[in-house]
Amino acid sequence: MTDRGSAPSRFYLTTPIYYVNARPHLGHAYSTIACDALARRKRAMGVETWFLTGTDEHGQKIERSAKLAGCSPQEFADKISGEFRGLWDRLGLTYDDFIRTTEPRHVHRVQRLFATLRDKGYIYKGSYTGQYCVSDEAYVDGPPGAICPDCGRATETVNEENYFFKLSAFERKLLEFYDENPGFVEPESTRREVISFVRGGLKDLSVSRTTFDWGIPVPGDEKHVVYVWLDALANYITALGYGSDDPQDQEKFRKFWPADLHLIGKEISRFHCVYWPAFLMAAGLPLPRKVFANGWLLFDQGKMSKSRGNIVRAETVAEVLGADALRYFLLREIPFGQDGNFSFDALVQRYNADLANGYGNLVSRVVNMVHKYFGGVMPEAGAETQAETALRASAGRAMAAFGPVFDQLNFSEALKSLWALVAETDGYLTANAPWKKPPDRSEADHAALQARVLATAAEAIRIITALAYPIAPDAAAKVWRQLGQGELADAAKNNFLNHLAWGGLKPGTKFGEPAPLFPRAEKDAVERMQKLEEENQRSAVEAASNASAQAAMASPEVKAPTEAKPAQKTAAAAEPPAPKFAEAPAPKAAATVAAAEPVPAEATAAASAEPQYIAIDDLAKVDLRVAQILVAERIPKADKLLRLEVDLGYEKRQILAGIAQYYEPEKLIGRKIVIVANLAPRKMRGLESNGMLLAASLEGGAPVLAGFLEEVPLGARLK
RNA sequence: GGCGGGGUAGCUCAGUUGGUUAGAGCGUGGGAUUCAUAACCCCAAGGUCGAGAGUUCGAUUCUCUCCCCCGCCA
Repeated sequence: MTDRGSAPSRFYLTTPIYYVNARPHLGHAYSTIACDALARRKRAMGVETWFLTGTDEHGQKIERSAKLAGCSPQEFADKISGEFRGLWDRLGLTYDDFIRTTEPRHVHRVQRLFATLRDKGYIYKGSYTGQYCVSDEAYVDGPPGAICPDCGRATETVNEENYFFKLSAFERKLLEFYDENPGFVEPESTRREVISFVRGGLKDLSVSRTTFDWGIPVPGDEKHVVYVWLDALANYITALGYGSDDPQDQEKFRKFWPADLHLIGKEISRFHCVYWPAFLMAAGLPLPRKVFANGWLLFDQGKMSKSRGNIVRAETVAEVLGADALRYFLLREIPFGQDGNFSFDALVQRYNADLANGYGNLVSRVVNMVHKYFGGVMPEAGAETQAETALRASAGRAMAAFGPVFDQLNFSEALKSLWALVAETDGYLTANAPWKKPPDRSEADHAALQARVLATAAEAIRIITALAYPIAPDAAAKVWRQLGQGELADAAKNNFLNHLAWGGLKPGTKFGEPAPLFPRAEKDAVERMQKLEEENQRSAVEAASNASAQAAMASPEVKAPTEAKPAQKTAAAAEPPAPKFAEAPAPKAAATVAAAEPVPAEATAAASAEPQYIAIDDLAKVDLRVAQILVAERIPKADKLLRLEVDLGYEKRQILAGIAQYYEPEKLIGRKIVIVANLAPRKMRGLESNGMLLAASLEGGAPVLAGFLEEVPLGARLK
């Protein structure tokens, strides 16, 4: 295995490439910001760093979304990819390269990778018949008509001639690799899951598709396109130059591969920790040093995702509180690797406590006093007392501890301990009170104290600022100027973090003007952010009614928030199964039967923009479920309402129904009915109704409850 | 259903190789103060450490059972 050796002089890190089916939101920003912080620190330490991000743009889902939006897949991808890139630029993220899987450089190099794997005998041709979920681009086990277990949508029957990757050949090698490289997958919980998955047995993996065109053609057999995950994962090497004939590209690839860190979301760990290493092993390439699976950003109890409709945009936070505030919050509040809650309240609270009242105020009071008492010139500290020795020692400990903890991606812990130094410096100032001269202290003594205390505090601030730079680069740059240190960007280029030591702030340095870093957020900050999000949603809805390209991208996908098991996988996280045969089969005639079900009418229906139609997405917003009545009883003083308790299989709930005049409660118990499971809760007669049952409404007659002739499981969704 | 992770103050979390009064930050209440962004500093209140049983002189920490949440797989 080729290896760059252990020299830490280079660092290659990547974010996932984001699927252009959704607009960028805070969840995407989270992982990209984490990488940016890491990249900034590495660079400021003189490590030659390559930070890659990009967009994943192929697949049937994009093809269909584009059709729905009335544009070509390329136009569709261009637009969304541009939004990602634009957001990263607005947030000031310092990626070195932004790869798009539709770029020629990527396409050619993926083809070369595919050909290599085929030439080495790891890809063979077979066929697959079975169910396919278009939404997830995944094969699904089950009979024709089976429901996709991930998204609950109907699957289509396909019979495809496919290329298969011999994943089964790597089971043992992968397990050995995990064993020998315990740091390969982190955190530990993800590592365990990955190992247990591989131990469960690996089946060969379908790595081509013939049912749609929007992908990279398989070299030499162009009616196939390369499976989106093989396509997508390869970005980590194609972006560097793998498969290029250009010597410069080849040099870059040699220089930076293998990656030091793939930062991913935990829902795609299988692809990065199983398939990707297997592909690389098959291709004879070295494996990345670490895959770190980050947790989810939860908002309103659920993973932030387009399909759940609980998105917060990074722009909103950046606009109201600034990009640094967003960066600091995400990296400080949430232990990296775990799921974390995002809320505007928590954001504003932490912003005020840590950034405004803490760091910002500390800088302000010290810089102001240096101006007030020393004309803005850094004083000479003079001889240390115990207090200075203690603070200097704390700063030394902070400098020593911060790096290792940060490099383990334990950002929250690193920041927590750094902010302890902020608090200590604040306490030091207060204890020594350079603004107050006791009557029994001589003028000379007081002047000496002022000089000593302010010089010491200013130096502590310089250390804190340098360490905080990767997380709050804008604020750090401002403080750098206020401390008379010039441009922080220049310092970063000169590896200033490598030379960080107490005493760098020299006496006589002319300070800059004090200026607020993090103005305190007033109570209306939360409302402002909420309002921005509401406005954004409203404009998305308006756009949707125009059936424009905008609409297709912004409209919520499906899934109701009350769904029993919210789909947690991203669209791109789905997986094709192994072929349904033991050995490589005799190639059947490539009887590529199209979907047994007709192609859903969504594309045509929505594109035609007939006002009397609704799009299938609109229908899908209604979560219809089979439920069984457990309890039915009259409500005192309500002659029309019955109180029902129904079992949805995954939960029980109370529903009020206006059928008391037509049904005897006791006769309803045990009946299976259909309810709207995601109707907003509503109180009637002091009781909350969580849903609505469906019944045929007859003019002037009794309603008739909807039911089934066949047996149906509780909770089954009607579509 | 199998496997894994988790349930500790109002919130976010740390911790206990079993041992006197279980910690931090934020939030809350009080005090002090005015250099500073009504910030800083000090003090206080607040937890039957998910439930039950067992082992032990002693369990929040070990064992078992159960409940709840989450994930992976089927």
